Amino acid sequence: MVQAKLAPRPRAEDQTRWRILAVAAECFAGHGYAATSIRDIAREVGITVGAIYVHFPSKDRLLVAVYEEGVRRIGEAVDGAIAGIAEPWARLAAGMRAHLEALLANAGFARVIVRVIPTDVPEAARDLRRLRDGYEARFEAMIEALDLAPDTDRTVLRLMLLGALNHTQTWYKRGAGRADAAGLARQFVATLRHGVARTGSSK
Amino acid sequence: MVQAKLAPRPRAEDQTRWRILAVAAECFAGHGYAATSIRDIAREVGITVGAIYVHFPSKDRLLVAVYEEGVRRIGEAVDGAIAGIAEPWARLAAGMRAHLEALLANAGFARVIVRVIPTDVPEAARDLRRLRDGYEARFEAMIEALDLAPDTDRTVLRLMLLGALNHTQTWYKRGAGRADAAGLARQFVATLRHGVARTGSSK
DNA sequence: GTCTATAATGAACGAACGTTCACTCATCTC
DNA sequence: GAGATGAGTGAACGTTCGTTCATTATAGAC
Repeated sequence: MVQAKLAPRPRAEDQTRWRILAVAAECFAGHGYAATSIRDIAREVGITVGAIYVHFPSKDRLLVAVYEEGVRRIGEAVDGAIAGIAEPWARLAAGMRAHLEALLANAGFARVIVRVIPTDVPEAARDLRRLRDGYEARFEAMIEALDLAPDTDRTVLRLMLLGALNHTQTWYKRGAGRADAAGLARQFVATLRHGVARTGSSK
Repeated sequence: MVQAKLAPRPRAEDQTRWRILAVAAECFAGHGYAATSIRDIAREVGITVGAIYVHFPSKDRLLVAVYEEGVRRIGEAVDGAIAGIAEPWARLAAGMRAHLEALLANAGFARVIVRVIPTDVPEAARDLRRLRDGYEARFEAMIEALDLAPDTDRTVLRLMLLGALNHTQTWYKRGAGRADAAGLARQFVATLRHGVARTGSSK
């Protein structure tokens, strides 16, 4: 059928859509894509499986929608954190801190980006890759602005940095006496910048 | 199709068991635990599903067996690489290089340890956690021996290091013009040791 | 008061899942 | 040869998977 020429928006009742997205984000981030079933999500939301297909055409499109929202949220968090900071190292530190805070705040939308690898879902791999790259480009730019030793491979540095950041999800336990997101970001950036060797040790 | 029936088999070989383990390692490392079915493994090995249950009582015990072999292999690789090296930083560099080489050589046994998170499989989480910790203790010891700046949190350093190492599996493409495992390990350890900031920049 | 469009249900579809089991077959022991 | 052993088969088990669909409920538009 042809789309209604004048589609009135009587009730912005896509509240259900948002609840599905939020629950799906938690499930995908918590147990992975393959281990999460449509029925798991429906049960958690409190609707039937059919209702999910009213809002999303398939499981992998639902994942892409979750990914999009996750990238949007963490991207905005990082953008907001680095806005107005000019000094390159301070910018990077602020960006890393915002990334860590989003990840460790246990928000499914952020964690799903780290947890679900694009190649896990072949039907959606292209979209997931594009979304990930779009987000990570921020760190590429932040690293580009740094004044580095001449022989530094910036690509390796970026991947090393993201690896350290995203690995936190595997081991970090909130309130476990460890440093918080801000403290972690501070130590990460200090390490990358100056190293951890005792000053004066042989080069 | 069928093996030579007349060929004498003097010893009941557990060759099949090893083939199952190897194929399972590749599958679990490539697509994850939940996305790999017993039938996938059986098809790849060239046997029936029932034959797998002759050698392993369940899917999660098969995973544990793969994990054990993976930890044994990468552990021996690291032990061999650092044997005879006394200087702490050189030891760490050698260990990181061996870890990376095992990971990037595309060996399923090594990759599965990084890919499959213990909490993914509740029935086996305890065993997987124990095996992982046993392996990672090597890096804990190597880091303990380093002469570091007084305010350095060694735990955070270890997790940062492992994050950088294991994240390579996500992005590294063999022969893609990028540095090889040895080159990556060299840059990783140089970064951790002295940082990447241009010498003389403000502290 | 109809008409239309959409949200949601509940049951069903075929396929795939992990697991079990009676059975065949080759080998080894006596 | 008789019996035991253990690897491997092939079919089936009950369950869960992603997805579909006819139907009902609701609410603005005419």
